Amino acid sequence: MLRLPISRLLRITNYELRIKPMAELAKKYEAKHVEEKWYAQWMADGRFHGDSSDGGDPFCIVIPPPNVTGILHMGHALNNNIQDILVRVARMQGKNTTWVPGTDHAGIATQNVVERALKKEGKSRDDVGREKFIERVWDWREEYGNTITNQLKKLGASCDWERERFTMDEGLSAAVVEMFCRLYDKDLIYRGNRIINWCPRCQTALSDEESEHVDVEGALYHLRYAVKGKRQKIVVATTRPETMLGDTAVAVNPRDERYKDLIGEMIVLPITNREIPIVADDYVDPEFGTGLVKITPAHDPNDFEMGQRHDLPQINVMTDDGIMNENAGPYEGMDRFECRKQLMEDLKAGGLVEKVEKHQHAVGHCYRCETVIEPRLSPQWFVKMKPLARPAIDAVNDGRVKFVPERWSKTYMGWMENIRDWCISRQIWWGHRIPIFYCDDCNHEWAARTEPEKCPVCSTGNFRQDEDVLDTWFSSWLWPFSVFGWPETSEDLKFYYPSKTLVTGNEIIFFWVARMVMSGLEIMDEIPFDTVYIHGTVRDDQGRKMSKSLGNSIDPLDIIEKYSSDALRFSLMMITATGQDVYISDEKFEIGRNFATKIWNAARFMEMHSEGFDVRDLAFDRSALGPDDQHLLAKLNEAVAATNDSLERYRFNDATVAIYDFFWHSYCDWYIEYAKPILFKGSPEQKKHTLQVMHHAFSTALRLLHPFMPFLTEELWHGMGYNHSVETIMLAEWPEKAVSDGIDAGVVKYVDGKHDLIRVGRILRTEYNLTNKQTAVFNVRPSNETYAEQIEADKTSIMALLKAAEINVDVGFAPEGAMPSGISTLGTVYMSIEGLVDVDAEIKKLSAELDEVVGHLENVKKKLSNENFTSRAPKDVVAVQEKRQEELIEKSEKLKKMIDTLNG
RNA sequence: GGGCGGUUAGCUCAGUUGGCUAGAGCACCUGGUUUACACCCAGGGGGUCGAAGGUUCGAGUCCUUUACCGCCCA
Repeated sequence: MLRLPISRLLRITNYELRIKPMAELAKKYEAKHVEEKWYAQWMADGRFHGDSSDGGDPFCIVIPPPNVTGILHMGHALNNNIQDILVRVARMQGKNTTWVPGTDHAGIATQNVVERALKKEGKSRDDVGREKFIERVWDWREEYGNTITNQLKKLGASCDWERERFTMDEGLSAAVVEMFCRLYDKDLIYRGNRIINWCPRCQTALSDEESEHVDVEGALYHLRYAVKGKRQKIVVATTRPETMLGDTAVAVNPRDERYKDLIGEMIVLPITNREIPIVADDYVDPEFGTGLVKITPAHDPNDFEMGQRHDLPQINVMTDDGIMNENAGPYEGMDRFECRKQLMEDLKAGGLVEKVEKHQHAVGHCYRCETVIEPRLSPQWFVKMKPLARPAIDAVNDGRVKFVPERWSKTYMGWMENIRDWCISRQIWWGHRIPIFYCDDCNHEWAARTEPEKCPVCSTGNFRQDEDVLDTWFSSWLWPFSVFGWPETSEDLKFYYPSKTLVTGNEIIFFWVARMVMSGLEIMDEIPFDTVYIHGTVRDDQGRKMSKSLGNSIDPLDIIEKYSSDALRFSLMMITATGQDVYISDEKFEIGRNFATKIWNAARFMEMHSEGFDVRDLAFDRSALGPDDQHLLAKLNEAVAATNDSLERYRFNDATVAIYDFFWHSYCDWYIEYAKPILFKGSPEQKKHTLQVMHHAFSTALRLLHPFMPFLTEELWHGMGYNHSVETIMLAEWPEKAVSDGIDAGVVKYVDGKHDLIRVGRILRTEYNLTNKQTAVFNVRPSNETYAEQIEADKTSIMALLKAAEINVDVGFAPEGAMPSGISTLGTVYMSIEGLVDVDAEIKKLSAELDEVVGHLENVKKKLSNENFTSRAPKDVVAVQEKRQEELIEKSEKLKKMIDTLNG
């Protein structure tokens, strides 16, 4: 029974394996108390920890480390909920499981937070200095850095907290340095003076991925430049006129007939009066603007490349904080947008503006502070990506790494195949400092894994370390192996790497997922995970992304407070279709809360009837299963199969629906109602048998539900006394196999029909406004003898569910006079009532039903008389239609007869 | 400009390889205080599946075109 590693077994036996009597369940489920209690208990018992020394089948997930500055939002809730489900299922399946948690130092974001705090004290980071500033950041982390991990605990995340890591901790920092040095030694890291995305507010370079393009309603400025030595003026179009101060050429397409003669001429720039050439370059699109473009090699990536081709000078016109510099002449000291305004006014005054058009274009914004990015020339460190990308492309192409949903592999491929070098240096202080050293005596530059004592070339101590730090993602991309101690080798690393599934949102496929595949293959020579599950984005109920500025975010902690963590988890899973964005509003979490209450009450019901019942003995006689027992167990089997199948395909919503339907409808609506007469008035033997079936089904379904609602299920596992065999439901056996012994498909089908018959009877009651207290007499005319026997044997049960005083079963039943009636799959149901039958209403109802049946029948007949259909459609499809035709004919004839009888 | 996703009941969404009489939750309407549950029970109304073509015996489900919404990349 216990298929567990020994060390965990020992932890279990630390408990007294005493048999607890069924605890008395409170009238109302107190989620808050229960959830706190169980999380603390699980932690105290070390339930979340996995260790390689226990051996077995490894199952590892690494968390996408949230920013230390972060607070839990719905996206995190969704993301971690999914991971927790996967991990909890694996754990119940007996796998050796670890879910490694941790946080990300989030360089720019965290630095911004601390800078803001300093600002309140009236200080800047320069005032305190680098060393003190970094101390401040660590202090900040000490104080607030656990916020988000504590919040994850409220969610019920079964993270292996003993393994918690931080991307700036010692081990991971060593991994970062090692990685840098290896790539540097392989010439895959280089320093280059190139156009990068510069954030003037954060005052640092950013990678291409960190520059978010936003469509902006801007303008296309048409400027007149004078051709030297001629009266002619040419017109160039630009979206950033202020960069003209740094223009070093004007370009035309060589095939553009209009400007053929101009190539080689010189232009005199307005304001600065610099002279620059007109060059020909294929890059220029003759259709754009006037077909003449200004070239500013220091402020635009395309211009930069053209500049290289034509050997043009590069003039940077701005300072680090986006202020015009000495190259901007009269505009020196002006903010870049201020300059744009003033410059345009000046040009207008000089008659140098042809026109200004409205123009929509994409403008890069800093992903941390939303400031407009300034593309600019700057010396930075880069990783050469093409060599790393090749194996990562293969890994997805040959299926070693699979995306779910599959379409995301296209996104991944598109990026990989057009990959550009990664700018990894950042001009901030909080992060891993670049391990490059420069000798001031001999100018030697080298990478070092540990703090050097002297220059390896000239042996002097006169050297300094590069001032920059690395992009935060340079530590994140090592996460799947660095968390296990790499570059040290460890048993855990060998055992748990590669991890199983990476669960994340689509927005970090480039930032993180793609880069992890590259680093994993480069360093470990193996993929870091075999499946990437991409979930949707959480939005508000109007489809807007949740954000603080919109004020539309729903705080998961509020939801937990209001509805419980289980409710949050279950609801979220039930409304989230695989890979689809999810729209939420407060009310949606009622689903989970109501479901939890429903289960709680079902448990209370069982408890009330279980006095003297021993839950250790659930070995009921499978040869003695009644129709309803068989039906319930068949439904349970279906739920088990559906849950397993859905989980395998990451269709969490399907899994929750299967479990929900089983509990609510099969178990509560039908079986409990069926069981009531037995439990209230049955013999001790009948009672025992029924309770055995109930507890068997309930405890199985509870286990299926556990990954989705961990707290409630644990509470009931104990409350119902199921912990006699396995102390915690977390380690109870995961239901995988359906047991069909003693279940007859024909009997199950009969019970489906019985439910239909009861439904028909209830409709009759409703139509004649019978109150619950009024009993009625029903006459059933079964469609065949088998049904007649089955119904006859099952009469008391049907009577109870129909609140019938009497049920007469008779294949030859014919009503004397008018009687309300309806047709079920088992046969026709008649209700005898005292007083007048509303004959007209009855005829109307039956006629409407007849119309419908005849309509369907015509459709079916049409199909079957179509030779193309009967000859081309698969046999079984035709057979279904033929059977349907029979049934519809039978039904329509019955209806006609019933109407005739009423017409008298 | 390229790519992807969405468009199905009043609302929010399911609908896997084309074969249903198109489903669920919420909302709505009608009944209901039997000892599990009103966070409940029983019943009911309500969509022809964005639009137009096409393939097919058969399309919400495949193809083409198109409209609108959203996202990603240029």
